[in-house]
Amino acid sequence: MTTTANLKDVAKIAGVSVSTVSRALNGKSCVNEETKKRIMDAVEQTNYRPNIISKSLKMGKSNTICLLVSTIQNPIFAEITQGVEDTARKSGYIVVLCNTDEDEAIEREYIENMKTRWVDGFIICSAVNSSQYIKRLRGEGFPVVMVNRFDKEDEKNVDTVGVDNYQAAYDATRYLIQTGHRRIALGCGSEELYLYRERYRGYREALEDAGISYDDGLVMRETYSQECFYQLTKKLMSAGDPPDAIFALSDPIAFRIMHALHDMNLNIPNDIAVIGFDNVELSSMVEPPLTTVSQPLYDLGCAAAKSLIRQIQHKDRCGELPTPVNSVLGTSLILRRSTR
Amino acid sequence: MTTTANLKDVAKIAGVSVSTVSRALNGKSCVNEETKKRIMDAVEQTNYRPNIISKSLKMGKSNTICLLVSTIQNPIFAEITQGVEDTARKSGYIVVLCNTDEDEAIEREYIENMKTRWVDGFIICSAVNSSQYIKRLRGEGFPVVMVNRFDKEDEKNVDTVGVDNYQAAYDATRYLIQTGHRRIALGCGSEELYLYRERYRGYREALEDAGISYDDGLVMRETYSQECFYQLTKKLMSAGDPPDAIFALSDPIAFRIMHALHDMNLNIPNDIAVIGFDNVELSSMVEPPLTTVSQPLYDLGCAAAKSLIRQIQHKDRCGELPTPVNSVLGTSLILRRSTR
DNA sequence: ATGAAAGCGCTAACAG
DNA sequence: CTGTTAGCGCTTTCAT
Repeated sequence: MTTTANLKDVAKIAGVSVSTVSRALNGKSCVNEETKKRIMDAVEQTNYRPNIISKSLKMGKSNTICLLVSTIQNPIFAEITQGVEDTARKSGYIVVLCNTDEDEAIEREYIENMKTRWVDGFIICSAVNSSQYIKRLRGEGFPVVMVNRFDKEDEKNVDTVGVDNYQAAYDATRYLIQTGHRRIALGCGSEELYLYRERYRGYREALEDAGISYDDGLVMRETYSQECFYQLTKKLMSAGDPPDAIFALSDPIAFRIMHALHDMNLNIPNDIAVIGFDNVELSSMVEPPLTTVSQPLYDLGCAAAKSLIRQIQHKDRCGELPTPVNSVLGTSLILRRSTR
Repeated sequence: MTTTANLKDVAKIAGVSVSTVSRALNGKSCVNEETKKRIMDAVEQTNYRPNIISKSLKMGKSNTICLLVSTIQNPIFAEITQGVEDTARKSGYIVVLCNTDEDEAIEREYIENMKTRWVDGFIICSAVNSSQYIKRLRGEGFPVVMVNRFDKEDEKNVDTVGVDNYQAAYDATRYLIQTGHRRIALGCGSEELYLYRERYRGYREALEDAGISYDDGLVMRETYSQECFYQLTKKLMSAGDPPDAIFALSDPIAFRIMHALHDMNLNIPNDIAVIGFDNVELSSMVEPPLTTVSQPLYDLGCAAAKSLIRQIQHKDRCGELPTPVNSVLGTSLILRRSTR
């Protein structure tokens, strides 16, 4: 490797001291225009690039943020990630991607590892049962923001960015009721997650407010992987008194349900309506295009990054973290052909 | 921030010197079992964690690799990324994710930035016209591996991991011909990319070998974004003498084409067959499930990471990069209901 | 087996 | 405006 030039090399060539070069390059304090030019020439000549590692060591700051997702293959996290990364890049931060695969052990291992690398903060949308752990992380002085996946109590402890899952699910369910559906099934995500419990609650309350009695037999719960929604749907649809609509609590769940429905030769929306949640890119392209609750995923990512950077800057200035802020972004129901 | 303990703190408590602590922790040279125990106690007591930044500075090695993709929202890159990350994590590396958005300027900015952070190597699957640039990157001593997106000439210069795009496309086209199709349209990706040129060539040669004359009017080329395949398909299908099959050179392209076909009330595969390329997760779930060329995307990612780590280790040992290796992984045609 | 000391490349007082 | 100096936390000769 052609060993890269350092400040000392530049200083020697420019005939000044390293500190002058450092000052000239960082532009904090003033440097004579004349010498500055000589320095710039030397920089050019040596093809000097600052060594960020040593800078990080000196400054106690790495301009790096850590993003934890359960899996980047889930388009929901991919879109959030894009928002995080765009925003981070524009502010001079790079992002380390950590897939935890829903595994608490991997999540913790990653966090511990990243702590030793002096990352400036964490954006977490992988947490399953980590409230206490993450609270402690902030207690150690690390800026943290949780996106989408967080419990009610996390809102007191750290920055959060999300949507009103209860209201969005309530509205989606009410829409189905208003368009004449009475037996509305639910494709329910893991109830370990607060966000799914909230959506579930929205569904139940919309039913109740419309005077429709809740039927637990209409609720499909994934047991192992999402793959089983295919089976669950087939079973539900072939039992007596099948539903006339299904509310899937995420688009990926909706895709699996639609797959089963197609395989049973059922027509969507004539035999059964389907509504999703997320509005990932593909939901407009499947057949029929999916009616779904639109979450501003990219914007959630941007908001999370901004939130984190705000905390980092506050900490740089004041030495301590600002009080937590909880952001709630808006959702909307996108009507397409999977409902009538 | 509760200021973290360092080697010196541990040394003081254990009543030894920093170098002894360092040795005890790294286990390279021998340390008395007795003192080692005292040190471990002190580590426990102070909750010591090594500072990787300073270690990186000292060692000239950051245990970090840089992954460049055009956009993580493309499921193809998401799956490759998962493979890269899993493999990297298991070997103690972390990965910095860089979305270049097909923008050469961003790509270069990222690479220059990452060079200053002493990343140990680059995995690149974003490159459009960067052969010379990337060759130089390796020339500067950086381990590089290109995945999927690379030119023929790159194979001489850097490690590559990919599939035999020509043969896979040839086989897919031949399959369509063998099942009775004669007017086979093409949904062609950007011809700036070698991989698409290769697939295109496979299509043409399969046609030629079957005695079917090539018709340029059957080739849909995206002009700006992939979105326009929707329009292109509608136009092609409503013109005189429409095709009886379409070979989409990527699954995302296939999804857009199928969307248009559905909107025209055409039945797949009865009115027209569709075949894709990639076998992303969703291709089995769309309606009808998509016949497609399966690329081992996750494995490509794993192979790329292994290839890079091999280079890094070789360089650590011998001081220079090993000669480039070009890996070709196998593909297979997955038959589903979008073809007869 | 252990300690002292040099130094990775950079920034930031402190003097001048 | 500029140079000297002291580290950031760690590894690694070189002595002992």
